[in-house]
Amino acid sequence: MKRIKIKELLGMQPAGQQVLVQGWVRTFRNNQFISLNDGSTINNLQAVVALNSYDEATLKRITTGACLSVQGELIPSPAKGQTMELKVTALEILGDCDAEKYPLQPKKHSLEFLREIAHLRARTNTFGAVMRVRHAMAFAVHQFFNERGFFYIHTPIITGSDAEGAGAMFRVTTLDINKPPRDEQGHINFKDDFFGRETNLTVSGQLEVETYALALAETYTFGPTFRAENSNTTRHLAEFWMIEPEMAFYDINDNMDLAESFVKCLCRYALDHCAEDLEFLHKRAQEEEMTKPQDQRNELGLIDRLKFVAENEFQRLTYTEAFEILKNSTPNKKKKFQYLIEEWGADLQSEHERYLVEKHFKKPVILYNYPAAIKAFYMRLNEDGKTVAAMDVLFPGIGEIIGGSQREERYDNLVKRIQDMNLPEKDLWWYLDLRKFGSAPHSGFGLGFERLIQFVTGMTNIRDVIPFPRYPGNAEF
RNA sequence: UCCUCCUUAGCUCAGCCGGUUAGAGCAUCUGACUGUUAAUCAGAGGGUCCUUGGUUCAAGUCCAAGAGGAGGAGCCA
Repeated sequence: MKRIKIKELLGMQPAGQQVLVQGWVRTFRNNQFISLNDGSTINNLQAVVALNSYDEATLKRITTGACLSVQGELIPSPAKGQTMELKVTALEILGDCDAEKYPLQPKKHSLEFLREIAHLRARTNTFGAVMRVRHAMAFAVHQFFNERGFFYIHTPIITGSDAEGAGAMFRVTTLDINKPPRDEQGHINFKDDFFGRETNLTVSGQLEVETYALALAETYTFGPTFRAENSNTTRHLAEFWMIEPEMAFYDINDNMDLAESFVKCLCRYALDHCAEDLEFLHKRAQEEEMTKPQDQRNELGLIDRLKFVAENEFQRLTYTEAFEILKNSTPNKKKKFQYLIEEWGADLQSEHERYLVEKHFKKPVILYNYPAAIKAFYMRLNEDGKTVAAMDVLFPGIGEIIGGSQREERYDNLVKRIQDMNLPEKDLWWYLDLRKFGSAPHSGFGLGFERLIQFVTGMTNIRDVIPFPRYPGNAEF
């Protein structure tokens, strides 16, 4: 008999049909009622074993976490709590689960504890829901770009370029770290290394995907990214996934339009395709909120926040306009900001971004035209000579979710920026070639996939939206 | 990396001014019950009080260092 998924089964009319389901026991009540979950949905199936139809020894093996294969009749449930149930006619225990040793109990666990057993936390309602949503979002990303004629470019994970300036990198080497080959000066000789040069894990696929944007026009990359920064926050990982579209013939405004419709589509997709999981996560977040003081609670629940983003225009303003608002804001005048706003040109701190998003506008904000001095070398210099066509999308709760810009397509300008910022010009020869041969105005942005998942699921710690989080001091599993 | 807080049973936590044998709920085990919904009821077992050192007649409790965790900041996505 062919196995049927519980998600599919729960959509059927129970009429005594024979079905086979396989999954893991969540609870076993009264020696009769098995609550079974197979991962296809947050909902469990109640499988009922008739009294005295199995010997004591078998019933004792039906414990929380055990894996079962059950066959039986799908019938309407005579009791409240579920519309249908499975009247078991055949039961096989595929995998025992010693209740005395199994760390997951039929009760609420802290996320910190579950992080220590990341190999088992997938079996909880919360992580099941989060990872199903994560899958749906990954799928929606590809669908969004595919529908708009974008090409998915697989940029390299091992890179010989260390010029992105996006952060500290992880070295990739096959040299013996205890006795690496050295030259006359005593420096490590990377000519003897696997690639014949220094290599690292990528911190961004942007520079590489730009080369394809200047050939296929609309492109994107979506893959793992690595930062060796010693960041210990709820918003940073050493290994994370990033979505980076890059488009020829897009200026900064086209770029902002794309970014806004992109995140709106993703929120809409989650609402349309993950309703049950979102409902669970919404309730979960609400319970968590109740433990916080009133003034720190969200005004909107999870689902309303997603609807709000999907349905409302983002607020767009320049750095200079934001600077004026912040300078004249109450917290700045009353010196409540830890970093006071005084001089034009200073980078905005997260307290400032939060004020704009959560207090002043109360909606997602896109800031653009930042001072050149605080932004990356590849961002396009504006006519004023002091700002660049950069843009950041700021979200409530998680801060910067998207960072992007129109790229500098003018060869001379780009070389000057590289020199001013003391970057290794010769390593960027291929990047400069793009401006030498058939350059084109183009733009792009990067979206941290886990930060998106945080927003969509309402999970507050980024370590709980990726199966096996990597962060300083932690690479178990 | 910096600041603040935390570390006691499998989990979540209490433990007062330093003073007998270390406390609860849940989980587990045993028994009862049997249409239950994180079942219920009765009972039982379960402790390197994070580690090391110090103060003291006496340390889970005070002090120092270290390890681990959380939140915030910086860096950023």
